Amino acid sequence: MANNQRYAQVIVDVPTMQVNHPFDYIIPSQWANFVTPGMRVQVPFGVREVLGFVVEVSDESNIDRELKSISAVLDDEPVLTSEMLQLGKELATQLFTFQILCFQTMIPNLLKVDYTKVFVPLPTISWEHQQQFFSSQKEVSWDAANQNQQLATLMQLKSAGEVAVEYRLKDKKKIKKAYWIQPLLDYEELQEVESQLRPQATKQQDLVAVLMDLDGENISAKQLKASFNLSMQTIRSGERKGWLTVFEKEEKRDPYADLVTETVEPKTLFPEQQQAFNRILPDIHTHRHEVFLLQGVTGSGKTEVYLQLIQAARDLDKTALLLVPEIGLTPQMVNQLKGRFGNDVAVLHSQLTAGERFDEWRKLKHGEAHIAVGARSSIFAPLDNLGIIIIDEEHETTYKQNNAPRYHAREVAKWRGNYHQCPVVLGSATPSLETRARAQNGVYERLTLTKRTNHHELPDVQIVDMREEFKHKNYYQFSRKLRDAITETLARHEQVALMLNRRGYANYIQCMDCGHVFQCPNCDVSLTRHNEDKTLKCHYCGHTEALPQFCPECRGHHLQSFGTGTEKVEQEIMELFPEANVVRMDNDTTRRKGSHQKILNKVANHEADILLGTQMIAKGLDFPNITLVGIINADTSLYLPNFRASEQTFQLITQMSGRAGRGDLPGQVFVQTFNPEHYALQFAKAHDYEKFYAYEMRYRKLNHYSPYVFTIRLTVSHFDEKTGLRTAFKIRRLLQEADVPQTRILGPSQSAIARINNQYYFQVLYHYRNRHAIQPILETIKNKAQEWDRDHIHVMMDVEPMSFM
DNA sequence: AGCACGCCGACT
DNA sequence: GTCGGCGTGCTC
Repeated sequence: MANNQRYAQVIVDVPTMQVNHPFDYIIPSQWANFVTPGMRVQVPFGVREVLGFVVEVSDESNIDRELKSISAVLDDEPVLTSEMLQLGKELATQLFTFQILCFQTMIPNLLKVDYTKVFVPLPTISWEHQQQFFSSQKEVSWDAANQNQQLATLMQLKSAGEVAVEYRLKDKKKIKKAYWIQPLLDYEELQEVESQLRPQATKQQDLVAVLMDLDGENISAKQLKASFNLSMQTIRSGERKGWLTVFEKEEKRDPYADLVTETVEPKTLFPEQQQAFNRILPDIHTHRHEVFLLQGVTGSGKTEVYLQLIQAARDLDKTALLLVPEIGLTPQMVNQLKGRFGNDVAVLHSQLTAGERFDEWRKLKHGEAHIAVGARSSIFAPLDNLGIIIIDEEHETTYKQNNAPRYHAREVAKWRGNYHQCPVVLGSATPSLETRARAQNGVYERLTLTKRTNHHELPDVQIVDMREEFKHKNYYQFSRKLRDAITETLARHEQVALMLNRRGYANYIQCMDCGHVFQCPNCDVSLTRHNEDKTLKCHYCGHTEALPQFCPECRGHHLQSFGTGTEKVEQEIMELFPEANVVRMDNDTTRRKGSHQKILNKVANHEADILLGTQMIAKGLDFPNITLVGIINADTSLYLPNFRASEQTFQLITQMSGRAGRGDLPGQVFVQTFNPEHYALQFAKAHDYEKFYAYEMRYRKLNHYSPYVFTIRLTVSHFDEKTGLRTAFKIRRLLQEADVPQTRILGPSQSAIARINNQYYFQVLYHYRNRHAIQPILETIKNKAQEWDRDHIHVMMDVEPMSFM
């Protein structure tokens, strides 16, 4: 073999255990010096063609067989850096998933490919068949053949050797192009042209006038059309007459082009902020990786610290990465960043279109922007030379992805911080117990902000015992105290935010004659009543049916609704406070793009007096005129089947309380509950995170939960209940036989919702202390799972799960 | 994941 | 005798 032959090691786009390793390919000589690690390539794999990521190139191959060649190179530059290649490999191991899934997660969706199959004629094809299938086209797509009932015939022709199947993959990547105009004539020439135009040719006169104005500068056709009311036709005719040329120019979509921000100068830091800043700053200068917990009460000015740290990194020409829970909900954060750093900021979040996301990503990749801000997946932002990574609201569960690869952005942040040797800042008013405990042990350094920058007290939190309301025959969702408070607040022309953790109108409906409860046919849950569109909906699989008029079992007409959702509370508000304007914000009212902003604008402009919503309203809202916050039912999050239920309830109440009294007006908070004595509520009332932390840690220690032990959740699902359970027991036995010291096996147990979409779910929890000790047995199980998969038995492995549903 | 290869039941 | 069912194993 020629000794100048180059080889590529490629991870192929086939998410399965057996091929979760690099495959060797010959790099055709014309690309030998061009193909580099991180590029996407098309490679033959078996009989088909698939996408692959080059992870390495070399001068030799250890494969003892004839190698195939790369069929196409899809990129002119790597889409993944060597950092990402390394990270992807490690993540796959740690999370028990496939490298290809990790790589796919790191790049924008537009860089994924579509697969198609086509039939093409071979020279041997008969004249009749050529006419029948290929007279008007060079090829027939598989899908079209399938729809036209031609598939069987074409497959026969394939075996007869008359046609072949070709595998194609199509890049979804689309670079947006725009038309631009370049004037060709100078001022005198234009004057000449103008004098010879017919008086009726008004559009052309306009065009010439604009060209004179431009003084030789280029202008985009879009601007020309918009500002001077000229059509493309006029422009084209100008081109024909030789006044100008039209050319295409690559354009990056800018989703925030219309955003008007005032330039905001850095604020003077308060002593506590300055102290925290001073502690972190040297690490940026000296390339030191350290993790900081910035624990600051709501309103203590964490954001200003972030902004100045980012500035410090930029001053050293380093880049910065800021993660926020869900950016669509925190326009304030984007405004502040754009206000301070302008176009140096790229924003990445789920509400952007695929094209917009791709372009924001490219700005970072090409160094046109150096600051990335975004939700979870932005932790993979293509930034080099990172100077600082900040995770705001680090306790948020949205940082954990709940489908494969089930990574936690906080852990990825630490990995990248170590890679770049830069500080990582975890900010929160209510840190996760894991983070707070690590700060206790000295693994992280804890910095505290105890004072609010507006010097106001934290709002007064009252806990209302709803059992008393029941005793006094008050069957409304509003306690008398909360009702009075709302009345008074509205009278003062201030605003109210109410949170209820369940959408829809009623939780379930039951026939009062025979007791029948309307349930989802696919899942083991009751259907939720939605009055708005007069339906019953399953919130798990999406099943929808019309609101029934009578009971299907006994034909009875006495159907009663139980439980409360946002729709019902909205109705009660209209009944109790008829003069108030209500806006509702939940999954049902925010589904359309931009509807978030619309609702929030209504609140900001005081077109709404009461904002009612699910927990999505707890995050990041900053409306100075909201002085009253009500949590309608704090219990819904308290008794979830999750050992973090108390922690999450405490965080939610604290966060929601923080929405009250952001401005100069004092705030008050009402928490309605049937468990007024619960410690999570009591500590939230007292605004005492530290006491809650100490108390909760004792509970976790006693019950052997995180952060004292680590957890892996193994979930088995199958359409047959018995098979699912049997497999779950097999997993238990495998874990038992491995007999790793300092581990504990819980289950199998039925998942909180036993059946979703006709699949039965069982889970085994594996608690452990030593990560390396458990790796082999879990690898074994992963391989077994591959075999079980053939029988449609699915096994999910979730490292440090946040949800147990 | 796909796809081919290969070994057993009901049909021209 | 063959067509086609889907169990098994492989893909550089």
